[in-house]
Amino acid sequence: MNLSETEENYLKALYYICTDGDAAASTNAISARLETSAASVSDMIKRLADKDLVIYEKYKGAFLSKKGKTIAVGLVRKHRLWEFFLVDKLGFRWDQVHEVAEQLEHVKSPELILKLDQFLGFPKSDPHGDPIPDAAGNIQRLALRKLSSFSENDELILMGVSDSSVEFLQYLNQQGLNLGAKVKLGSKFPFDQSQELHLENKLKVVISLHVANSLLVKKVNS
Amino acid sequence: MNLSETEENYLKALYYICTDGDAAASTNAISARLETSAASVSDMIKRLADKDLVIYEKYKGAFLSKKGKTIAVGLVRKHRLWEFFLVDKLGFRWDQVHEVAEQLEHVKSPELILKLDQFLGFPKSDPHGDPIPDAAGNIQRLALRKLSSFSENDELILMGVSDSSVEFLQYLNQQGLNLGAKVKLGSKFPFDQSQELHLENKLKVVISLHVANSLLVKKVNS
DNA sequence: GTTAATACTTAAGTTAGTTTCACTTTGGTA
DNA sequence: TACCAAAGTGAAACTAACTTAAGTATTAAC
Repeated sequence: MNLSETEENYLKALYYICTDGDAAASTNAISARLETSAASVSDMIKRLADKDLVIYEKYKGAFLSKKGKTIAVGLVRKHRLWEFFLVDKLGFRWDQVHEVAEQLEHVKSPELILKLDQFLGFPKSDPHGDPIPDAAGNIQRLALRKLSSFSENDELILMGVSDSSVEFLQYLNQQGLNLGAKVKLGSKFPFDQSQELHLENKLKVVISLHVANSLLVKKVNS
Repeated sequence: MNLSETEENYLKALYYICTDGDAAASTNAISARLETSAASVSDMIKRLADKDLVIYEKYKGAFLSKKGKTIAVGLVRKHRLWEFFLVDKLGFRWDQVHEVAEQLEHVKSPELILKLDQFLGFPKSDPHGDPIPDAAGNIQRLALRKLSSFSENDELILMGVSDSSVEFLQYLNQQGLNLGAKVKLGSKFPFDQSQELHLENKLKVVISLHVANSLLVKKVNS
């Protein structure tokens, strides 16, 4: 099954839309994600359905077949391994890697990915805390919770983000909130739901509810 | 100047044809190298000439403009850096890397190449002994000679190959002739111009004239 | 110098992926 | 239960890169 880059991007879009939504992906949802027209999507989805990568019913939306899902997970694996490489080996910041990984993930060589994985030491999660599927396609579900679900004095470790936009990641960098950082929750201010965080270096930062909802954490020693 | 992968491949083909031939590249030479029809080449070369990347005169062949050459050298640089990475970091053999590097070289991110170069320690030549252009596009010409131009008892170091085909590289692997290997020339057999080589591990191999012409070497301590 | 073979270009048509625009289906609201 | 807005589809047309087929230049041969 030799797919074009475009076809691969459609599969990946389907994967992301269906795994957070769970229902079939609507034509518009796909066109929005890929920044293309709805008509292009109709067209392409039909072709992917012909190849048995997608299950599609007119006017009802589409989702990945088993075959399509396997390919999509492979792409996610490649993307996240390259992101890890870029940050861990080449010294990119976590907010700089998405676009480059987007290109690297389309390089076709199973051998390359196996060797890269080994070279990187079989990492379990990418620089944004998202899990890296293993060679068999298994994804280790990390039981992470939003920071906003914890209480004052809880000690937490930053494990991931649910918003990977460049803007948000740069904001976190500037506040010293990096992956793996240990933080202790301070007081919450009820009037706007903002919250104090105490960092390891004794500094204190105040984050908005939006930020607290986008940070995925685990309790220290759990 | 955002070029398609295809356009980049044409520039690279032009670069290779013109630097070993030196004259303008003929339409057929290009079509042979890219395994495409002469008509496609005429078409594309015209378009590249419109973009001022190629100097083209109908029926007279084409060569790279200054701008085109800069881009082509950049591609060669990327290709060779990736080949070095694949062999040195990921553990590929030198006969396995060409095709993968062919894909990786089209990834667009100047930042990526700068950081990769640094990560690799600014290597000067790729796994086949070809020089890697630096970030400014300068190519360090290695003054290498064919093994066939040396005489009995000369002690040589294998520095590169002028034939990078998978078949040839695999043959060299099997004979224990790796880049950097030290060899001492033995007797030459006049009837078919084959020649004995003494390896460091005391083994002896006999190579054909064709092989002796394809091995690039330097004298020990020169 | 004419001719034949080779090299090259042009023209027309193909394919993948796109767009725009007009039409159809769906589903919520009254 | 009928209607309308939103969502989705189909058709036609565009672009990049390709092909084949046919025609034009160049070169080599005599």
